[in-house]
Amino acid sequence: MMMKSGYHTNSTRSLHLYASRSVTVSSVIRDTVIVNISVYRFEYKPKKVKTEHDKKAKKRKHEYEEDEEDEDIKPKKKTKDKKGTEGKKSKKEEEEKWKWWEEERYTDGSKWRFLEHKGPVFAPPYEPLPDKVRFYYDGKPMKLSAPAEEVATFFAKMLDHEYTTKDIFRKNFYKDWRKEMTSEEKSKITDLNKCNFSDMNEYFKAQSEARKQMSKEEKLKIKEENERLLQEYGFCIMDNHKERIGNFRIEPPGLFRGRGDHPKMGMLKRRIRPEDIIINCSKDSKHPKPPPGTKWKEVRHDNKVTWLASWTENIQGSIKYIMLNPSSRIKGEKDWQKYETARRLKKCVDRIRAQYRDDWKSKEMRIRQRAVALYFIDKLALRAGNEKEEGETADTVGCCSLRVEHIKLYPKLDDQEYVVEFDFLGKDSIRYYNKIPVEKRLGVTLKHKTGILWGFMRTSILNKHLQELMDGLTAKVFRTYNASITLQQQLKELSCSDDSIPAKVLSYNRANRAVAILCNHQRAPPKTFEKSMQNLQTKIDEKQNQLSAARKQLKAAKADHKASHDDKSKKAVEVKRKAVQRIEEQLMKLQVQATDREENKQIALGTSKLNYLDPRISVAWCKKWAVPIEKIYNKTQREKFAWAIDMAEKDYEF
DNA sequence: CTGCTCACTTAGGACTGTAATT
DNA sequence: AATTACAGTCCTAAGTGAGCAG
Repeated sequence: MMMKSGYHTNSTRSLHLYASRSVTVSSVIRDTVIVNISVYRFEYKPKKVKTEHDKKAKKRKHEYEEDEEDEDIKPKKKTKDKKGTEGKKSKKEEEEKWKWWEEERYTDGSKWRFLEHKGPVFAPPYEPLPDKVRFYYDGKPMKLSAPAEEVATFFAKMLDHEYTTKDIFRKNFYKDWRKEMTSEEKSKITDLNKCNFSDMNEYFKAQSEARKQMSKEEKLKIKEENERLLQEYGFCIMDNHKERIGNFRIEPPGLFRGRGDHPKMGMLKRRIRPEDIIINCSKDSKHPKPPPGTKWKEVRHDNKVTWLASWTENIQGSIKYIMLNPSSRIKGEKDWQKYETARRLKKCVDRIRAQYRDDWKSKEMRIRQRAVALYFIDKLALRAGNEKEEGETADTVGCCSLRVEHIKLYPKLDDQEYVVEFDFLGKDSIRYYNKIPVEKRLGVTLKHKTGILWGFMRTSILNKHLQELMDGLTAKVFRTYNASITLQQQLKELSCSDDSIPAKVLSYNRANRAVAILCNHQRAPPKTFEKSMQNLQTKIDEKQNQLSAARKQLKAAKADHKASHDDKSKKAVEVKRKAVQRIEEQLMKLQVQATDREENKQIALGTSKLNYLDPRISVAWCKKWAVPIEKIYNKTQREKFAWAIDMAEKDYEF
């Protein structure tokens, strides 16, 4: 049960960790993916018509029902819980057990028939600072007007962050801050460098300290208040079912901090008022009430969308939404559908791969470029790379927006011919660095490029082409497909039946890790990483000492037994042997833990687990190897993947 | 086409509560 | 009892891609 050296075999990616948050991923041989004919136990049936299932729903208004013909066709009625004794089950419990995946879906593009909710929870109003907390301008205390003071506090709270020293941040903040000042303040305050927020900063630090020091009762009270808020605003009724809302709190005002080198960092994110909010609910529901003395911007009844409320944010001018939790039917169906699309890609990926390889030779430049882009998306799991407005966001790219400076072609590197080196910032300004050897044919194609990388490539062009290759195929489907298929392959390769449960879980994590590396899901090494690694090492050392001590004792006992040959000494040998074995096991467990943690230093597993890996693969693996599902998914994840946990058997194949 | 709006998924990091440790 | 470490949750930014008007 030693860790399999197989993790770094040539069938997986080898991984080198470098400083400065970049992970080098070297060559993957995934070109020979075998497409099996899989058994689809649960075929996705997008053609079925969703109908109202519950009598109660019928009693509700029938506004959208003209387009429903066959109300009574439903394969499975709601699974009745065990009758009799449990008849009095609470509503809540009943809801938790609702198996939406056994019901029909809407096919007319509508997302719901009935939607009722209480609207969002607004950020608490601004509380002016006590008079003793001073702001100083040019060394002199100055009382600010409430609006100017509020914005100043946003800055004061961030004083410890490095970005308050950044030019762009300061410039943006100062510009927006001035807008909140009275004319008097404007004329007085003319230089941000003369502003002293440190007293305010101290005050907030003291406040958060005080919060930590609160008594049990006080903390409990806050907890109860939060719970009450959750119960009141955190749920909605959608088509007869109580569903959890994902984000029912409106984002509070503050200073915008984009990721990476963002041109808008430091700008004021303004406070959202009821007048900014559009409410979406069904006509026949009890409409949410705006806070006393206020109005909603609009109340609409659009059942072609899934959101409950929306507002326009002032930094990018984009729309933000309040939507349901991932455990909800509406999110779950979509998620399930996503994996079914990826499974359809599995069936025709060979054909598509053959075609794009062929297209590398095309006389037409646009065909060649398209084919190369698609190859990168497929092989490297790059994102599509939509165009973005310059100066509005950080300069990041994906496949189609890659520029010449992001790749380098080495006709010969070390002992390999045609190596392409990628180095660019992707989503969230996470660096992607990778070198791959490419086939000669492709190397030659790339070699002829000068200046602009793609010229004609656009995600829209690529996606249009993909649509023709397979219904529902877009660039991101490749990421989903490659992630899931990689997990499945890795699990097959790494799992070993006589491994202990922890060793199996390590194998799972390694399979998960292979995917995270493929998708370039990185994280900042935890602040306490070095220290916690050291602590673990200390434990290992101690265990090792224990072990050698135990071994010595065993040896002594053996010698003793050899000399005396009596029963008593024989027993002693057995006892010592057991002890050695136990310590060996403990040591192994610690070592496994250390390996897992070290390998995970800059890799984030969560993102792929949550968004790219067909949960049925994991569920099936757990069943096959008798690993409790709790070892793989925490409570939230089990809620999100309830459909998969319920339907996947141990022989499920992606 | 092209640009723009809208809806929705995907993403990393901050925050928090709790369990483990001292 | 206090402190620390870590997992889980929350937060919201940053993507993808469809659809529409011109």
